[in-house]
Amino acid sequence: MARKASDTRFELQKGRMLRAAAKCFNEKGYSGSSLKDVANILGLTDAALYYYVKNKEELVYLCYLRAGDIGRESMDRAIADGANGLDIVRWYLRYHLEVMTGERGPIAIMSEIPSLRPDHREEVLEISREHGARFEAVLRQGIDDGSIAPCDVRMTGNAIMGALNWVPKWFRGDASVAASVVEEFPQILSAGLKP
Amino acid sequence: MARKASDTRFELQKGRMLRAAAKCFNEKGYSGSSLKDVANILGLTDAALYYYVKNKEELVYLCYLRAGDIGRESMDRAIADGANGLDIVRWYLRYHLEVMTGERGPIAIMSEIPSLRPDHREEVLEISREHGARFEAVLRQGIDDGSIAPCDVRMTGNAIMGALNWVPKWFRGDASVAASVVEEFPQILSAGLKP
DNA sequence: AAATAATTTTAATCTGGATTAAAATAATGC
DNA sequence: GCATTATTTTAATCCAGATTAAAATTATTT
Repeated sequence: MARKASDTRFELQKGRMLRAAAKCFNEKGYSGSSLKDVANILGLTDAALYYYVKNKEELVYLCYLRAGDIGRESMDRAIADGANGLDIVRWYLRYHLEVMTGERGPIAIMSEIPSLRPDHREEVLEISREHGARFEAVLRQGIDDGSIAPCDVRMTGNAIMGALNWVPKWFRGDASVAASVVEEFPQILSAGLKP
Repeated sequence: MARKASDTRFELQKGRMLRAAAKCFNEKGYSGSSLKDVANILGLTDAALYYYVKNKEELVYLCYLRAGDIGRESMDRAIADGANGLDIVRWYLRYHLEVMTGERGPIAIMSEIPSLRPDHREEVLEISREHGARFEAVLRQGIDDGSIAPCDVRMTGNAIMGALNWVPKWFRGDASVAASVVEEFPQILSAGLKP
C-alpha cells in the first residue's frame, strides 16, 4: 500500500492511466468520460483507478501537471537549441507537436481548470501563466534580435498557443496526419512573424 | 404553454439563456456548470430553464447550433465582401472575432460534442465539417487567384481555426482586449499566407 | 512454498445535480 | 376587474456515475 515514487510497476501503470485519461477527456469531454471509460482502455475496472488516485479531480489535476511538464520540457529544449527568437518558436512548436502526436501523447487540453480544487487550480493556473510568459519572452527576444517583426506579443502568443492547444481536439492518432502537423504547423504559425 | 417561434418575450429570454450558458460552459467547463449557475446569471431558478429546453443536453445542442449559425453568417459576409481569397480570410476573422468578443458573444466552444444525443451530435458535426470545408475552399480560392501561397489547406485551416476557437478560453469580456483581438488576430493569422 | 505485500475486483453505498409535478405569481386580453 | 395564458418557483424525486470497504487475486520476498 505505501508506495514510493521510484516504484516502477506502479509508476508505469499510473503513467498509462494518465495518458488514457487524457485521451478520454480530449475526445469525449470531461463530463462525457466516466472513470469506467478510462479504466476500460487499460483493461481494468473503474474501482482499480482509486489505487492510483484519490478521486476524479486528482486524475484531472495530474493530467494537467503532466501537460505542464511536457510543455516546459519542449520549451527548455527549444531555448537550448534555437539560434534566435524565431528559431526558438519554430523548435518549440515542432518539439511540442512531436510529443502531442507521438508515443507520449495525447496531452490533456486544459478545459476543466475551474473544476479543480482551489489549491490545485491555483497551481495549474500558475504553471500555465508561467508557460505563457516564457513564450512571450521568446517573442520579445526575437523582436530584439531582429528575427521577428515588432508585434503585440500578448496577442501573438494567444494566437499561436491557441492553434497549438486545439490540436488534440481534431488529431486522432493517424500517423500520416501526425507527420503533416509536425511538418506544417511550425511553418504556418511562424511564417507571419518574420520582419 | 404552446409557443411559436415568433413569440418575442420567449425568444428573447431563450436567447439570453443561450448566451449565459455559453459563458458558463466556456468559463467553467460543461461539467463545472450546473443549470443553477446558468440560471443565476439570468436571476432565475434552475427549474425555470426547463420551460425553455427539455434538458441540459438540449441546452448544449442549442448553444452549438447558435455557434454554427454565427460562424456561417460571418463566413457569408466575408465571402460577399472580400476581393480575393486572402481578403476573405481576413474579413472572416474580423467579423467572427467582432461577434465573439462583442454584444452577441460569447460563442460556445464546441468541446462537448460527444456528450450530445447521437442525432444532435451528427447534426452539429455536419455543420462543423461544412464550415471547415468552406474555409478550406476559401484558401484554395486564394491559392488560385494568387493572393495566398500554395500550402496544405487542411493543416492551414486547422491552425487558423484552432487559434480562433481558442479565443473564448482566455477572453473574458474586457473591451480594450476585445479591440486588440479584432485588430491583431486577422493580421497575425493571415500574415503567413501571403505568397 | 509459505508468508507478506501489491494490485484488482466485487458488490455495495453515496451524492450532487438533473429532472419533474404541482402550486404560485406575473402578464395579457377582453 | 375577471379570465386565460405565460412564466417562475417550491419542493420533491431520481439516477448515473463517483466513491468505499472488504474480499479475491496476483506478485514478491525469504
